[in-house]
Amino acid sequence: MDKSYSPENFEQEIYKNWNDKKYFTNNPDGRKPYSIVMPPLNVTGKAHIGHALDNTIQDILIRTKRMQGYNALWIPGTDHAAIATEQVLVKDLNKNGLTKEGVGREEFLRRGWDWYKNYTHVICDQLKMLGISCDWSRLAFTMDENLNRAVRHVFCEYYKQGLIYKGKRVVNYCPSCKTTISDNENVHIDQNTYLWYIRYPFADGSGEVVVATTRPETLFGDTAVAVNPQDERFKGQIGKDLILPLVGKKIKLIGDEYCEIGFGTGAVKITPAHDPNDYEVGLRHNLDVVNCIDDCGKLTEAAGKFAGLDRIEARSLIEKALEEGGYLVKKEKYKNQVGTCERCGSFTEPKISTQWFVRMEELAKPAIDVVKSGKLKFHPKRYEKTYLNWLENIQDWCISRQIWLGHRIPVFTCENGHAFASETDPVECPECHNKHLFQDNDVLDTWFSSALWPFSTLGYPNKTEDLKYYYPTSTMVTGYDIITFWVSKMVFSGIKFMGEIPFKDVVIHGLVRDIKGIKMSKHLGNGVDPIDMINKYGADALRLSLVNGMSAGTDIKYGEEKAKEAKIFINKLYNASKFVLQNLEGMAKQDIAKLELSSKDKWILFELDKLIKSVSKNIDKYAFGVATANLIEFTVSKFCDWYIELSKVDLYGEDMKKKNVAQNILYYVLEALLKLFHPFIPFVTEYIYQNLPYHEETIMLTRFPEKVKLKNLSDEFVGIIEIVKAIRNARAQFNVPDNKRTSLLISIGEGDNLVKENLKEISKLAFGNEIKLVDKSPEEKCVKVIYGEVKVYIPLGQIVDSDKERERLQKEIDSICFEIERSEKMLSNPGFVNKAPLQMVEKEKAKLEDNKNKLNKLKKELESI
RNA sequence: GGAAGUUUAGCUCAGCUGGGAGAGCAUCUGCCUUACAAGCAGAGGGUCAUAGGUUCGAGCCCUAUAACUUCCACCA
Repeated sequence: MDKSYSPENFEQEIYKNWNDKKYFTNNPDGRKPYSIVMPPLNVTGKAHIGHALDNTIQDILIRTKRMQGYNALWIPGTDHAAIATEQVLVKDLNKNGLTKEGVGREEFLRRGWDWYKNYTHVICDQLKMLGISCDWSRLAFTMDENLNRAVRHVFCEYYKQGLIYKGKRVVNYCPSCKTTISDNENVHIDQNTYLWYIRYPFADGSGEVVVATTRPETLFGDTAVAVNPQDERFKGQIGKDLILPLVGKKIKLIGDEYCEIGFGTGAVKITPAHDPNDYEVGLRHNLDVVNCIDDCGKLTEAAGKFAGLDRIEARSLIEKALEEGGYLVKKEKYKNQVGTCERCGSFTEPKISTQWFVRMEELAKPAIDVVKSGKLKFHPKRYEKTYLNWLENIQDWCISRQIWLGHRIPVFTCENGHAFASETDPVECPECHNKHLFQDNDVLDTWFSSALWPFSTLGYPNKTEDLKYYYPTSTMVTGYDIITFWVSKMVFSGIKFMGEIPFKDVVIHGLVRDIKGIKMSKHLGNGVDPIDMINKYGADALRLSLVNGMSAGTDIKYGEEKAKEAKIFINKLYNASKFVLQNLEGMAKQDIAKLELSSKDKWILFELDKLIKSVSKNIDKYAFGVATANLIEFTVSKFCDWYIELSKVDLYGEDMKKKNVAQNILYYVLEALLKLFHPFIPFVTEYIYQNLPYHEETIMLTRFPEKVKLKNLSDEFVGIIEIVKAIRNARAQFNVPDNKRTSLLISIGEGDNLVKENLKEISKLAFGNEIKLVDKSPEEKCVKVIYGEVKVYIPLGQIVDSDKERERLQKEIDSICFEIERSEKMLSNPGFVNKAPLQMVEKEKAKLEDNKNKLNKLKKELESI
């Protein structure tokens, strides 16, 4: 082993070996399956720290299950991220003086493919650095041939069953990306703006109606003004004509419940083309739909002389014109929320357009039921609410996007106007056999293909062995931010097309934020690059730092410090391992059941057994942060601080038999510890494991520890630890430096074999240079340490100051008196004695007895000074 | 507007079905002890956000309040 822990020296090599030996690959067999499909990675750009977290969690699960004997399959995959990629491609074209329309659809798609081919490996290579053990031979892509088939099949099924329809809707439209975006991609942000009060005069000159709006530019699309029919103020005026300012045409004052009495001026301008509510109102009143904003966000001819201006920029001009025309009543500051495009940040426009929709009501129902009945579980459970709340208020899903990259909608229309969906490219119309067919121009929302991910990656629509064996998958790991986007869609799709939920457990983790709790973003430059962390501290350190102390579903504040800390811990584990390996010379490896164990051996095995159980339990509960905290605690505070130090007594002693026991126990504990740690920090554990004198081909495929198969384990050794601590404490209080060793004189109670057996151990850890059993208090000046029946005298000569010693004992007496008082108060409370569980009362009584004993001894000591 | 979460040591957070407040970092003291100074030993530091309630007993359960965070939502 290298002298110091240098992950850069072995991580890559180990990964290559794992991959070459195909340890990650699995196929159906007789074992129990455990499967995960990786949330598809965007091919655009590089891995960010969120990917690192998401994949570390999945890897921990897969590695654990693999070691527990499951047939563990983890399918990796990438997503075509259509809108983002299309943007990149278009920019690229523009740079070269080309346009998307110029090169044509076919050429554009070819370029898309090239792009995917060139860049897929970038993010995959980065994830490989993280050590994740997914089956790369199964790497899937949402636009693979088979996935395309799945998408078309599903689309056609929906179509046949009438679940897909084409309809007019007001949708969110991004004038910059030039496509429809879903509600989820439409991010509302706070905005400081104004409320413009505009006067709409009656055509007959009998007055006016004032409306307030935040979007004066939509005035050109107004086709009515609405008031509430119950509103007294407008009694008798409904039905009258108003003059639309700046335009001069007549629009009607209508009555509609949508308009709330008491809100604003009581009247609302109705712009059916640019507001979803207004559109609904328009339908009810049979209003015209006038588009005044075009696909580029510019005002149309409906805006007269303002045509061609950007909608936002036109505002001030419109305001001016209104003022000049005497239409502007006032303008006041106003705070509201406005939709922006998640990808490019520009203001989105509600826009009436023809789109494809999936009817959600029928699909959502079973997806709600499986969660309500507990068949599908979220961890932590509270995210079920997010999921249910969304599905219960579901709107039809707009699945068409006005871009080119992606799955083109497989609906064809012939010259005679017959529309039909087809799984394969058709040659003629099935109805009239017309051969001039035209395919719909739009492509599907990327989530349409992602929704099928858990089964499309396993071979659907073919009925494959993989599907039969691995579906439903076991666990889905993802962030809370895409529960509604994605998880819900996989669930209803799985139920609909596989007749079965796509996974049993959904593990939700939080977002990784910067150390101040602010969302990491390119814009702010506060992101932590996982690859940077790997290069500086190693992949294991990055993994451990992400998971350690993590609590389920909560955001993580992350800074470089954490990776540093994790590396320091791993260094500790590395050094401890080095110590064990350096001291194995002459070991006769034996079954630990055949060894004559000392109390310290039984103790460390007792602790190890506890550890094994808690780690397994916590991994099962997806409480990874607790599992690593337990592992680290055991390693540092039990194994290193105590057992390794204790083992030196036997390793460097004369008794060869004892030495052999120590070697065997060190070896046994280390091996188990490496295996328990492996899912979390795979590289360093493999590296150390390969340096063990007895090892298999890889730690990856060894059995995960289940328990220490020994009876008679006991933690009575804790008594010795307490004595050592008490001695150290007393020394520190007298300012005895650690490099000053002393003799230790111990008097013990009758039949106390534990102390008798561990004299050397006590001496070694409590800075003794000799240790003797005595039966009475020695003559010389001593510091006295009392623990139960055991009294330890530390002859410190001059250093011992009687006053100080008295003070020290008095302090101890005081704290014990306080305890006694507390116990007595509790026990004299009839409520406690009668109502608390018997166990509790007994425990308190025993404590009281014990403390009274201690008090007596301490008092005697105090008197004897 | 609706919903969820958070509030515990100077900082970052644990705290399982209610039964004497924990870790890491930071601080202070002492130690280069033959795995590790990226270390070891010891110490200090908390009205568990506030106010009520339930209980023999509350960091944990209930109610209200405050601050912060996030998600959802079409309010002119």
